[in-house]
Amino acid sequence: MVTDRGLQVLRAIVQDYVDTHEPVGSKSIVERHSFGVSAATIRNDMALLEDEELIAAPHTSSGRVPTDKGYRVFVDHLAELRPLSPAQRHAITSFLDGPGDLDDLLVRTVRGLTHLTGQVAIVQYPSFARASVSHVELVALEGGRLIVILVTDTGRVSQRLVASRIELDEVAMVRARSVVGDLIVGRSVREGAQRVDEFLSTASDEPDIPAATVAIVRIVAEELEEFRQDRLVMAGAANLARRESDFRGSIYPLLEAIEEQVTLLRLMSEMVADEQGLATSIGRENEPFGLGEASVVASDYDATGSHARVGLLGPTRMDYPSNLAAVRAVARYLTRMLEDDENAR
Amino acid sequence: MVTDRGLQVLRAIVQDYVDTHEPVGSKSIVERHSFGVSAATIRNDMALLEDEELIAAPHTSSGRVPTDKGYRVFVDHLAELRPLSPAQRHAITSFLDGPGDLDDLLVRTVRGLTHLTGQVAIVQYPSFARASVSHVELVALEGGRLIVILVTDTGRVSQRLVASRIELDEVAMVRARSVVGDLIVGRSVREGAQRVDEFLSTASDEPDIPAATVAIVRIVAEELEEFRQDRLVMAGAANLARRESDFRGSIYPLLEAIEEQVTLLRLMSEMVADEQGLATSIGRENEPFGLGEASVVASDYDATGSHARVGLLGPTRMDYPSNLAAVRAVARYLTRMLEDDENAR
DNA sequence: AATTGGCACTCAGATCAGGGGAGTGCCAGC
DNA sequence: GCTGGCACTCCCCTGATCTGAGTGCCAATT
Repeated sequence: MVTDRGLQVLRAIVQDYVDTHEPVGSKSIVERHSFGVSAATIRNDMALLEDEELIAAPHTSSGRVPTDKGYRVFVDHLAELRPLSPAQRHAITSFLDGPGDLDDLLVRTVRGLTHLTGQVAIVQYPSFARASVSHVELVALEGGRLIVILVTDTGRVSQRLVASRIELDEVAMVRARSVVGDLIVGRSVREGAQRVDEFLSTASDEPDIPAATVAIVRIVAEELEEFRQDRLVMAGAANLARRESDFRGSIYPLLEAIEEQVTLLRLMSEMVADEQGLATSIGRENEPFGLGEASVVASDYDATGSHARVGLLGPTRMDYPSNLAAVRAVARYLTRMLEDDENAR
Repeated sequence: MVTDRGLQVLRAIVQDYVDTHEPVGSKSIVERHSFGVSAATIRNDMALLEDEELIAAPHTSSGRVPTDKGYRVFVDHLAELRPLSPAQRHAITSFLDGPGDLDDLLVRTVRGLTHLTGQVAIVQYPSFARASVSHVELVALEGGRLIVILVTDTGRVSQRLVASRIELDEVAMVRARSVVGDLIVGRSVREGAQRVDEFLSTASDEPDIPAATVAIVRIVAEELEEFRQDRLVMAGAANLARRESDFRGSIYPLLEAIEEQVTLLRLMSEMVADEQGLATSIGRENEPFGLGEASVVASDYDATGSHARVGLLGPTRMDYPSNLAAVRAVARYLTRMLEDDENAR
């Protein structure tokens, strides 16, 4: 049975270990914290913590290191978010403020966050599946080239240039505009995609639908599909190389996950947030994603109805209180900015 | 004076060292290559190569390792491109073929190249400064939002969504369209940008130009600026972690350069190509860019008038013949695809 | 019952010495 | 100009020893 003081000892071990990067012994705990008891007493507590598998000893006679389970208890029960310094708050606002569209804003967000924390910063694009298509534009260029532009009410734009080999006269364009508009404008992305698919599957039976229209609808289908896919923006991957010694194995799987995106996307989506919108995934909990030596902390933010996450990826041995505080602050500010944006329309 | 056989010895040393990752001694050269002379003779040649600083010994009595200068001589005078296997050629075509616009094509290019070589692959966007603006589209959305779309004759599209706070009625749009069209359509990006800047600097004196028009032209100026900036697409950064032991120091500066882009952009631009369009930059030659432990090989490719480069970044101790052959093959195929594209219009 | 000081014990890591071996440089002879 | 021979260098592996930080346990104390 771990006592209350036992938990405080765990807290001390996590803090000191993150700080010094060395296994922490009973004596150094007594020195660095004022428990008012002797090293032998701490040792007894540590023995209990070890029974509970909250800490472990790298070798028989060395200091102790938190286990993944230990970090979990620390984060869930012992950690208080470390409030940001005024300078840090200021840094966030100056990073995030500025002109530009959603893409620019998210890029600035991850840059700022990685600068603030020294970890890899990740932000999910707000989900567009529930956004609705507010505008479709077809622009014919010379030589049969064509641009298809979709805009959602959440402010995302997708554009695609294709070199169709079909001749597109004005009549064909008008026809196509009306068909595409009927199919998706005012509909949600999800619903629109469904209707487009239906159209495509029946179109071949209807002889009076021109081939050009079908070709254009096919492009629209591709673009909608892209909208439905969630995406990430990241920054600070190079930090992993600086912190390489924090990882037992190679940082290769981490860099690969960053490049692939899809793994991190799933990981970020599947994390469970607490009532404050904060979520953590620690060490071996990430094993299914091949990231058993890493931790992720994330915070929900709101973007006009849909919600998404902004987070940090780093070594299991990271400073959770600071990093959680950072993602929460950034998420809140981001939410505020997106709301202002909404109101400004 | 290095003899002809001396150079062959250098070739053998480079090949074996890249192969085994261990300093190569006179005896192993005799074993692995058929020079028809004894180890002692090879040793004499090696002494000369060392005098010329083409090879060096990590310790007094160990095998030799090529210096950066040695690699340079190897690449310039001794290396023959290693022809790709049919399977590799096939891989290139199947990677590059496929639907999609320029962005998609370049992404597939770097993915394919990194897969083929195990190095970091980089491709420059074709320069758009000399491309001309073929089309401008202004689309007003509800709530004062506005999309500004530019298209060049080389097929690049840029789009920007802004939430202007200025009310945009149909009259204002017509007016703005005509002004912007007169300024840039049919002009090169460079020239267009100049004319836009002139317009903006004189516009404040002309009271009969509406504020909305000026605001829109200002957005156009930003987009043109973005066009003028060269950009890179990269893939395979994770490979650096796998080859980490090939770098004496940390891979941090490399990952940072990859993230920053601007350093690599300059490096890629400043490399000097030979008559075949191949360029290499080896080890310390990259010191000004903070990449003194890395090498870059690149090949020019043509994209509708402008030209750009596709290359590989890796450790100085890389397989130059294979990598040069790979970038050349990919560059040629890429050129062909872009030409076909052009003809298909 | 909790805490404490004492003490034996463990084990990683540093330091040192002693080969073994790969490789060199040099030289005399072919 | 090439070769075999030989002394020499120095990395690296192995084993031995030592040190010190830290533990586990126990009997004594509060």
